[in-house]
Amino acid sequence: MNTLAEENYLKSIYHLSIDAGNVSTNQIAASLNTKASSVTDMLKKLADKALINYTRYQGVSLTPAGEKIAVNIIRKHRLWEYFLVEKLKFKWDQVHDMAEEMEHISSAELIDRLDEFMDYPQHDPHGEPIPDCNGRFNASELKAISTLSVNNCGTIAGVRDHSSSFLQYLEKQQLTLGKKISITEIVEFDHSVILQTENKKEIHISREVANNLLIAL
Amino acid sequence: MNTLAEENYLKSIYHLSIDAGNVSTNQIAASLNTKASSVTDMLKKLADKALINYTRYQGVSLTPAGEKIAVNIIRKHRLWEYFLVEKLKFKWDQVHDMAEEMEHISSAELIDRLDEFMDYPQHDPHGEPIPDCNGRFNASELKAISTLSVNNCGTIAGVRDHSSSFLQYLEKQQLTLGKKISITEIVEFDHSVILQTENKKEIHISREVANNLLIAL
DNA sequence: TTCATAATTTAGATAAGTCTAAATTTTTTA
DNA sequence: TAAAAAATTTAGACTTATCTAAATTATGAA
Repeated sequence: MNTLAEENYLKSIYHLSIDAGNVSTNQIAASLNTKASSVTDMLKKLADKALINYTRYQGVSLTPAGEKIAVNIIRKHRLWEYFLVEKLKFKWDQVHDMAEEMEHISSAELIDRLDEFMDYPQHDPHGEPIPDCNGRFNASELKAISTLSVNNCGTIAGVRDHSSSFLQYLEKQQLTLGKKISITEIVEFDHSVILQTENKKEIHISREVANNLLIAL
Repeated sequence: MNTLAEENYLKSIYHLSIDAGNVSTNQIAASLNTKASSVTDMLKKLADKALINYTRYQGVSLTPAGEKIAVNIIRKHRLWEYFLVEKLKFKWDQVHDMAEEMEHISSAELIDRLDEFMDYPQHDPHGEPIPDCNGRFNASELKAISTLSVNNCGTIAGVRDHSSSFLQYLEKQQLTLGKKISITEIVEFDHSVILQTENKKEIHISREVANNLLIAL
């Protein structure tokens, strides 16, 4: 088994790898709220365990073994988030920190039975795909609202930012998963976006929000 | 918040306090599979935090603050055990180690909602009472079979030993919670006990088993 | 292409929790 | 009640994961 710290490093490297090839020491330090020197120490340890590919000054990538562990942690995180929202009736902005703890519960049989208990959900409360017990899942094909053009429409299906402040804002604007929207106008000056909801209500969102709100077409 | 190690010490002291006043360093070391010197170090730390009453060479007891933390961990342990058995369909001999991890999940709201989700169960799968969200519970009034006399009868309602080997043995003998039994004979020589079940089957159990199997009269 | 700057690593320290071995205190027993 | 045995504590060391400060390597701008 791996320590809690090791698991968090692997998870962080996995997430950072998605939109970059090799991940840098500083990126990891920023994402884990720690110092670059601490990261270097841990990278050596993970490299010794053959969980990452690491050469000094060159950044890192996960080995297949490391990726398997990372995906498994993400599976557990997302299944627990789903449990917290669907069974215990938490709001989608309340579950992240709890799931950060629960994702480290080790039993594989526990998580597989939880999966079965909830009838094999495909997405967590933020629209992220849930890997199955073999670590397989469909990479999401979602697009940020900021990449769309006027008159495009689609369904809100995910978020990039999982912070409570962002999720609470969306909740207040009723921009929650499953809502259908269309693009009414893109403001030239600040790239803010005006949307229309199914019930014809217009909502004006900033460029940051448009960057972090994902749509299935 | 307290560290995992601190929580485990408090829990251990709590359990050991039940059938003794002050708890000794060696008792704690044995129960936590560690060395007496390690225990001494931790006792100093817990005393500094005012969670235990400690004077050198005299053993320890929990302060009210320490007891509150211990009872809360036990509440979490028992609720998770109940969840694992009732919702995820684990057997009663499979859940202890998983619950040992889960009892350290920190959120109080999570555990209160879990309690509500399961409709406020009163006993865990081994018959132990589950403290409510204020830490209150009824100390169990159960008696070991070994304290009964011939012709006494009652319902199996708890176990003292939670090891899988013991629980699996009971399962095989169909000596599970809720079963009604009566004492047919107590063998003078080795204090073994012959029971009769509701369906008139006779079961011969050793003194050790009789000591660890609890009855509600 | 060289030099300043940014990124990364190394060196040395710290804190938590554990260990072994030695010292001390308590308890038992003769 | 004094010596032996048992229990407990202290001293010093180790591991993991972290930190700061200094040294090293890479990068990018002139």
